[in-house]
Amino acid sequence: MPAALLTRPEILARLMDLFREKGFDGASLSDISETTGLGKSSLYHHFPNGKEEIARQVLAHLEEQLEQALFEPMRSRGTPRQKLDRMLETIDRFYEGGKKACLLERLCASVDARRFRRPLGHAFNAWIDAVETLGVEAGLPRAIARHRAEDLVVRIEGALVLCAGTDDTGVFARTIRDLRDGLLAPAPRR
Amino acid sequence: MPAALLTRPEILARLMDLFREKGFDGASLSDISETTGLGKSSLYHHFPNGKEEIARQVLAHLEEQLEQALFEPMRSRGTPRQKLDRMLETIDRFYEGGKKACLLERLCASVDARRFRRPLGHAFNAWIDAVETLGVEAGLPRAIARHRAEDLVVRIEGALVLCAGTDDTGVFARTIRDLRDGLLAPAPRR
DNA sequence: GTCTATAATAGGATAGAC
DNA sequence: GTCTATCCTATTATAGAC
Repeated sequence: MPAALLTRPEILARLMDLFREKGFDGASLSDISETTGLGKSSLYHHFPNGKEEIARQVLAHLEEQLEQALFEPMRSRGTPRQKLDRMLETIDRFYEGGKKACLLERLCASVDARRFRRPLGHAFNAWIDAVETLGVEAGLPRAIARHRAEDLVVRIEGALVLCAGTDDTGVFARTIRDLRDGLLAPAPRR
Repeated sequence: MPAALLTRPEILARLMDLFREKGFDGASLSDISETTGLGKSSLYHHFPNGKEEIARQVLAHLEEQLEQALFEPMRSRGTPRQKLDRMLETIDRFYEGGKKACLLERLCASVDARRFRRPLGHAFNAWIDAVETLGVEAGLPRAIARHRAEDLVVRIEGALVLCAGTDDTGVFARTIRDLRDGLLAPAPRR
């Protein structure tokens, strides 16, 4: 039974969930067909280059979401402290406290990761840039803000790996807490 | 041409390389056959349950290696500082400065990760335990040592993900440096 | 313990009707 | 735009000879 027709954003959202759950290599066209309610031929109508193009579009969709849900709020009103808290809450919700994987990481871990390297690098950098801006706004020297921003992304990704490997979401919660406490701390005197 | 016969440790080492490069889902039996020089039937002779058992044995082999190369030196002579430096050098070499992936992470990212969860959790915990012990030895309260040990593993794994995604090994180098400077720092007064 | 051969299935992708 | 039917290849796995 063909599911009620889905809008494009709904389709992309389901595909993102699928890739986050099964990874790129692990998600088959049959899975994709089932998740979206589209037959394989329909899939090739929407995504002429097959699975790789599907992943690319899902990745592009994620970047839009990041922009809306993560980066845009960083440019709105509020103290850096408030913005950081909001960002971490958004991240916590997005990963469901460490229970759901990161699409970027799942694509990094695919056999054809090299094919996605450009968009992956772009997405990671956009994220780091946004956090760096926040740090600068809070008065940190740019170099330190950059370094801490990179470290934030490193730790989120690492915590997700450990959550998956140990089945303990405590790691993620502790990591978020540490980041909340550490990111905007005054720069050490030199 | 059947390659010169390989010893069991050599076979496992090659398989580990293969899984680190292609992941569990991405490494096919053909890849495995080629890497080891063993025909498919021979593979099933050595690993009666196929691919899953291969991965399990590679994982067990890694745990042995960790014990020898990482944990055992932690119990030998030397100041905590020296031991930490040695551990980080070993890690840096093992991951080739961020260019090679982590087997644990690749298995976490496989479709059947749940099947490996027990050994994966065990391996991660052994690693964290070893670092925790080092911190305690350096005079840190156990809770803080544990927390920092967990954080070390989180950051190594996260840095490897970012290295793969951004093609920038600088992240890994910076992370190692931060860990070297931070792990044994005196506990903050409360 | 290794090989050749082959089974059985699932994979990605396409043709062409509607 | 979606469907059914199909293609070709790669996949995991096994049988049986040596």
